[in-house]
Amino acid sequence: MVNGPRMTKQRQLILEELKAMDHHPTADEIYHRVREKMPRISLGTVYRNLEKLAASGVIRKFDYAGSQMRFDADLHGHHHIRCARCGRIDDIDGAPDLRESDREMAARTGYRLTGSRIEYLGICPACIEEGRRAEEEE
Amino acid sequence: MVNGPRMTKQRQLILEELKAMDHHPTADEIYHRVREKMPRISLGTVYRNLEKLAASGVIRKFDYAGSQMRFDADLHGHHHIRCARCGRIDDIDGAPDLRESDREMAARTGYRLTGSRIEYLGICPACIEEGRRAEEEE
DNA sequence: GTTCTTGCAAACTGTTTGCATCATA
DNA sequence: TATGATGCAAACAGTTTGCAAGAAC
Repeated sequence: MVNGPRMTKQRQLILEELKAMDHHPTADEIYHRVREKMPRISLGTVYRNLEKLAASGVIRKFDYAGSQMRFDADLHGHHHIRCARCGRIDDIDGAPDLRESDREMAARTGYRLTGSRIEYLGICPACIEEGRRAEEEE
Repeated sequence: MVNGPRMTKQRQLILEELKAMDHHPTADEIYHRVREKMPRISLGTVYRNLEKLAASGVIRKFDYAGSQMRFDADLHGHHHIRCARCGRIDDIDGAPDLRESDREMAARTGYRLTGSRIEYLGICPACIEEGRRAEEEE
């Protein structure tokens, strides 16, 4: 007999911390934050839980942007903006609606379309500021 | 005194093979293709050359889509469609123009925008076909 | 008490790098 | 013939996995 997933302290804490973050962290970022409250947790546990939470639809996992996975507790559809310098990813609202173009692209390519997303790429305010400071020091 | 980059047989062949491919391959795919014509080439050489070619602007390297880098010999700006099942990436034309929205998003977020791209996600014709065949076998 | 989950460490994958040798300009 | 590039192997980073011990249900 197969039982459902269990809500362990680890899983709960990981979810909580992810929800409290205002950007889309990597597994490692989550690991370090969670470890402040639960020092003996392992990185493997963090990965396993993020995977489980994503599989059950509680969080979202996405794989654009560099080589690292990013995680997101906010399920409503939205697009992202990414900093090319530090890799930070933020939400962005008000991007163009792609539903019309989705239909057109499906017809054009023969793909069965499951979705589309816009990624804006740039330098975030913190990195702009840091670049300015570095210049002044020269 | 520093000299420029050299056009070696390896570099030439890698570029040629990349140009001949109709989708956007991973480094490993390129490696295997090139190795058919130059069996002693190493994967490290492929990576180094792709890096050099991208740095000099001859090809383009992009990092969305799963964990692997993808390469592209076609420099004109365009968007991509990716197969969620096999990871294949193809070009796509006729996607909406984002220049207007780029300006708006830059103003809204404080980022200095360097670009934006649309990624369409779906199942490619080959994988649809394969799925159909697997179903029939049951 | 069953079985899902944990911590730990080892394995794995994609990518980068150090080094002696080779080859291009 | 100076120096950039190669092949090879080892190192690296992010992620996954096997296993014995622990905790949820």
